[in-house]
Amino acid sequence: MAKGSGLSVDSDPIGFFCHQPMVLNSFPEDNPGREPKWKLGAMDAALTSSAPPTIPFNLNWSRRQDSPSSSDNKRTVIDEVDFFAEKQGRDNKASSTDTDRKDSRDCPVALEFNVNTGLNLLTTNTSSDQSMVDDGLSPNVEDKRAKSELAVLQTEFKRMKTENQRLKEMIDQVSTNYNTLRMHFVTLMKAQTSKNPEESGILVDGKVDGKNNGSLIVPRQFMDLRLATNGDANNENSLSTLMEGRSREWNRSGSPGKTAEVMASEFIMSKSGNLNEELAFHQDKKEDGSKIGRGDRSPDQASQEWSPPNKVPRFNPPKDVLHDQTEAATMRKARVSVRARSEAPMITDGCQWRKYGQKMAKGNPCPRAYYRCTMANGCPVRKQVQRCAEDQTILVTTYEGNHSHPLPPNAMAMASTTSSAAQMLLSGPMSSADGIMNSNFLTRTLLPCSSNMATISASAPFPTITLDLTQSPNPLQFQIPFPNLAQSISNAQTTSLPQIFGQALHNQSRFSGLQMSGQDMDRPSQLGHLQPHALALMNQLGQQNSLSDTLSAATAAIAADPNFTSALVAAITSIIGASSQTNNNSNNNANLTSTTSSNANLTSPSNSNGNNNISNSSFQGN
DNA sequence: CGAATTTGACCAGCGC
DNA sequence: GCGCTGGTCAAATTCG
Repeated sequence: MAKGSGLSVDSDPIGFFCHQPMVLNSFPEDNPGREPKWKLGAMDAALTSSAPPTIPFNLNWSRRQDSPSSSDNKRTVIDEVDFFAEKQGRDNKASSTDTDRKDSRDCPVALEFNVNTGLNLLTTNTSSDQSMVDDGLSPNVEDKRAKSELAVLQTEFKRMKTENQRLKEMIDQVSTNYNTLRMHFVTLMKAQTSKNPEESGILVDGKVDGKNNGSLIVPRQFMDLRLATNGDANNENSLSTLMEGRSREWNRSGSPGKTAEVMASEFIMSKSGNLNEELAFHQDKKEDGSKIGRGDRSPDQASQEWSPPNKVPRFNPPKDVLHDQTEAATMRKARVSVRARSEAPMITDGCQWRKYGQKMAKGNPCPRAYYRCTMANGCPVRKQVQRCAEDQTILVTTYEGNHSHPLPPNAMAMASTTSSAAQMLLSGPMSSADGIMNSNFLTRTLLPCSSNMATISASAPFPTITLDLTQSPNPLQFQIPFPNLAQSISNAQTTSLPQIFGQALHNQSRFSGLQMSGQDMDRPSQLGHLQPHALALMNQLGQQNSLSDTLSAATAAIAADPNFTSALVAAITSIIGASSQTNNNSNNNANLTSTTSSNANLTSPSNSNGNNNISNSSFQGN
């Protein structure tokens, strides 16, 4: 077995957490500098070695079990941690010592030892192996001991097999329960929405549980503009239904690209028929549509390119369409801000951008650059890039809009991340069978433990969610909360990797913080972790949207950092090395190293038309 | 020479 | 009404 091989994440979610220790020194050829230890008691001998604890891992266990005397057995496992040292100590007096058992217990991955990973733990002391060892014992004695050992190991194998089966059943059971609970939740959410839509808004006047410490206010209009502007329940339902269906479709197809904005756009087009796409995208800045265009461009031009809001051709759409436009406008205005450390002038997100402006922004000595997507004619997506005033190593990239064209794979990560975040931000009371995040639910569930990892700004003119990839010691390491994972495994008895990973990422990204921008945005996290019950609930309810969000964020992070693999390995190593510790351990800041061909000059202020009063940046969401 | 960037100017929204 | 600010345009400039 080559180094690095092992259970795949897909095939064994639980075993995934044993990956790191499994891959090292499993076989003699992987460890040429060490003395072969495949004589009797090899496992115990290995345990006493100074080498870091390793877990033998062999996908060919069945073959070896079937033909224990085959030549394959030359690949005898050595340097093993004896998972069942205690038990084996009882069964085989000749093996474990107290020290061995202690080592085994102290192994950081001891928790996972309870999981039957299907590992081949056999040392398979076969005659062929024994023949290689001259330990001075007579062949008869040696043979007897080998047989005895073999019998013990076979018994152990049977026991493991049984346990494995039991765990499989557990997984099935939990999966079934999970699906049932999820469906129940969705049903309840639907019922609540249809019964009293007003109550399903995110917040009432932005206060939650009487707490208004300045970090919990979210103007309702951003989350649920529909409810404030229209009582057309049919349309609401239609839109929700449409989105719900589309969301289901996309979830099935695995395409995270479309978001609420696109859905709204399509919905509008489907309803109004003669309205072109920019009616959805090119909403006027004013909801009441009073603003008029500057008149310096022809309608044809405006119809082919992304036109600023004040150049939208004026229509006289039906009232319900106006409502939908309002909603679409709100969605278009949703912004997703990504904070990442980067020395490059612009993070690489896979899209092609053209700079169309640069300005000095208030409160920040660094200019703000404006880009528009040039991957397709008329793509409405804009982004702003600006360095953080407080820490100029931090690059703040704010995205607005959704791409109206197919994206290359390397652009999907960031695009899906931002669109998912925007979708979540704007999801409002919408519910779906797939568990699109309900902001109300999100807020009520997670508000008590907001974070600076992801923040939702409501003070800005546009709802903005900020994904902070700088606060985390290493955002790319995800800080998989192994204590939580351990708890998940031990409490829930079993769980799936997506859930675990989702929870881990959710812990990390925590789309739960509802903060006023300009107050806590730049503060280190003082808000603590998600409450376990909230996490558990989120996890149990299988908020796929959240999961997709977090996974998207992870994907984006991966895309942004070519050193992800090493970072992940480092993360797992650190986690394994630090048993049962909290998550807020020290880590190194991870730089989102990005390569870009852009030569956008962010250091030469130009076109300053505002004062540079040093105050808190009013940049959207920052 | 075409594409991309720079940069001064313009416009709208908003607060006072 | 005025000034400030964010956002955008488009001519000028630079780049490949």
